[in-house]
Amino acid sequence: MSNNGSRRREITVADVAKAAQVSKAQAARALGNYGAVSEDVRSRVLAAAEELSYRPNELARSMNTGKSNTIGVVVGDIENPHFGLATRGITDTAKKSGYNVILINTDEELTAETEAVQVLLDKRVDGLIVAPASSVETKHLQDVHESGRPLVLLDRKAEGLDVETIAVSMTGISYESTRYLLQAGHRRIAFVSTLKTGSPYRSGMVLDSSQISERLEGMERAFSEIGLTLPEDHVRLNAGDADSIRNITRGLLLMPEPVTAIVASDGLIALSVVEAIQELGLSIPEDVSFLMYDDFSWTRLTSPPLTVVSQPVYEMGVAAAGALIRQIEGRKPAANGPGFSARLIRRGSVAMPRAARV
Amino acid sequence: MSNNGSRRREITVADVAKAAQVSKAQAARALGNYGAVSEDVRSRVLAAAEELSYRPNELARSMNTGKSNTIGVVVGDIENPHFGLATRGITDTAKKSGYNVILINTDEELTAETEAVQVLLDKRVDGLIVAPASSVETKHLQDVHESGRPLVLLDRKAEGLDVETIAVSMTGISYESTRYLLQAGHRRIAFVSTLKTGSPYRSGMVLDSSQISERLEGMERAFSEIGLTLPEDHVRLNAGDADSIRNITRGLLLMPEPVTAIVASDGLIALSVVEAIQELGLSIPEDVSFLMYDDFSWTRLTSPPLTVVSQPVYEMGVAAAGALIRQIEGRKPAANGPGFSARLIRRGSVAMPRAARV
DNA sequence: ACCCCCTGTGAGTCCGGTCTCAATCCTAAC
DNA sequence: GTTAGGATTGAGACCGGACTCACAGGGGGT
Repeated sequence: MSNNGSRRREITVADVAKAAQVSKAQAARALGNYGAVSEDVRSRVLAAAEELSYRPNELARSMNTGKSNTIGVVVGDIENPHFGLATRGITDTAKKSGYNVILINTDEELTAETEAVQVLLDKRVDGLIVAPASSVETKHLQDVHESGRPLVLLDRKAEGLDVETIAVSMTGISYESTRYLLQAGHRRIAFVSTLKTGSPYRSGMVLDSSQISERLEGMERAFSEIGLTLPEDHVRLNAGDADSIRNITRGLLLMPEPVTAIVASDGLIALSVVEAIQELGLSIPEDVSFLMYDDFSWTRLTSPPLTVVSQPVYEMGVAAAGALIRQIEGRKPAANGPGFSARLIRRGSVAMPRAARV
Repeated sequence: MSNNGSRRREITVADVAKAAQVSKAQAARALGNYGAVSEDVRSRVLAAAEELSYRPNELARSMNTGKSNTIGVVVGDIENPHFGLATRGITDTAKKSGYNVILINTDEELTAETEAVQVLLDKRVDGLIVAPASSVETKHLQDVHESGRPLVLLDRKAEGLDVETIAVSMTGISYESTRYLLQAGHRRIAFVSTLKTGSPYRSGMVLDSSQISERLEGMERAFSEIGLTLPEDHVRLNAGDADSIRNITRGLLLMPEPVTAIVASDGLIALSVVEAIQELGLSIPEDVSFLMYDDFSWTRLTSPPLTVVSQPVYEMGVAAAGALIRQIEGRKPAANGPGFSARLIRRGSVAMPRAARV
């Protein structure tokens, strides 16, 4: 109760000034380390501040410097290790430069994202890092950009928005991994993603996610290269919760001409797909080959260990934060580095399909 | 370039007021929805605000309401799925009540934690949720508490700090799972944790983490109940990065009298332990039994699926945020619910030790 | 016709810092 | 002994809202 006395008011510069017997202006200067202050005054002020355990009110400071030293991060879902790791890269980098991070989840909902961006702007963050839910609906991001607030996109590009974007180009790696599957003898290859769409996949349809578009483009290229086409029916979007993923997986494996390989678009999907495969009593890779995006540690623990497309997620987080801070501080963007690229890591989950083995 | 004109200043109430031809006070009232405002004025102000796309400056608002609608969350590492999930619970709940979350990682470093708490206080967050790195060094938390800022601890208790704490009691579940291992015939059971200590484990030593203390207490109780003691050498703390965990695991399994079961303190450790076991060419559970804390999805995917202690992590995040917001809003703490408890989920990674099977 | 009270309204203060500006000091150079 | 010029210093404006206060109208009661 020593601190009581009916809700103690926070200590302000004025209090410190009074205690040090100087003007508020002088106290502020000594505390803020700017302007000219005599050694005598400085030490008295600092002593008083110490004594009163004064702490500046960052809100007030932000208000008239116009800098909040805070950046906003808007992602689909931190629970998803992909974003967890990226966020770690962002916060580590931000902290190094003295920035804090406000984190908002959108569940990949456009309205949530729009609102999140608005809230962050209202809080006067110095800049934003957004993993856009849609690469097509980008008006809210356009607004941010036009307002002059620094903005960096993560993971996905936004159509027609000339904003610094940290993402790996997916076309190449998707082409490469599809070719890998085709060469192993697979022809019926499925792709499963959570991406929400109004209708089932049609080749050439406009997709909300540049990542997914690119992956499909890569797959189609690999198919067409050997004179085949990727059956639209093998591309399954709208894979939502664990149950729906399970159903999709069963569907793919129980149809008249079952797929012989499944590509999972992210770690969360992978989990449910593999589980569903196991439930069906099928084994990887004898009965179905499997390939997934993102190289999480647990993929090395299954038997067989899973073949994955590894992305430098942490590093991308670092890069996004770095780029944003550079923008905020008005420095030139770094000489556009080599860009990030993904790698196919061949472990044990891809083999020849049964049929091909005779 | 339409937005140019040398860095456009943000629109303020004053601007809106001028456009609507009313006083700043009236505009503020109409916008803030307080006080008395005639219908005429209200509509003119709202129209002007819309026209200018006015957005209130939350910083300014916070400054004189004393509320920032922001809560600070301080965790060891969001990359760790345990915290990822808890954070999700927190942000979901916070959002529902109109709060935002500032997230800071500490890497379980006390100095980082102290600084994090300070920064958040400086930013005038309305309250804090902290997963304390130490249950013993709690001065900085004590300070927060005494300053009157709402504070809720997550996952770990803090000694002598009378603060609302959301954590599962570990003693019971640890006792239960140890007994399970003992009954299976194991006597040489190892416990591996990242907890940093100055010296190797000695029974009865004071540990920084209440979670770990409790778990060891439970283990020791189970041992003593059948007239045995838990060998201190089987408790391995300071398991840091993947390499060090690998070495520890090798050590435990290659010593003259190797352990027959290993308990991993969290998911990150589990990953490296299992990997090390596989590298040694040993199999679970034939050669070593394995048990871990936290029930992540991937634990069902390994062969055999892993036996785990499942904790309601997401729900605890929800509860922590709920409790904090209740404190912030000055409402009575919820009738202290049943508390959270962990469950032992027996899957396939525990079996009789080789010797006992003869 | 007079008074009271309630609704509307604008001027101005305050939150807690930063920063401008003019006044005061002090010291070295003339 | 002056004086120019830099170092110090305090008063006060300002950031952008929230909120207090005094005051103007207008309707109802008597």
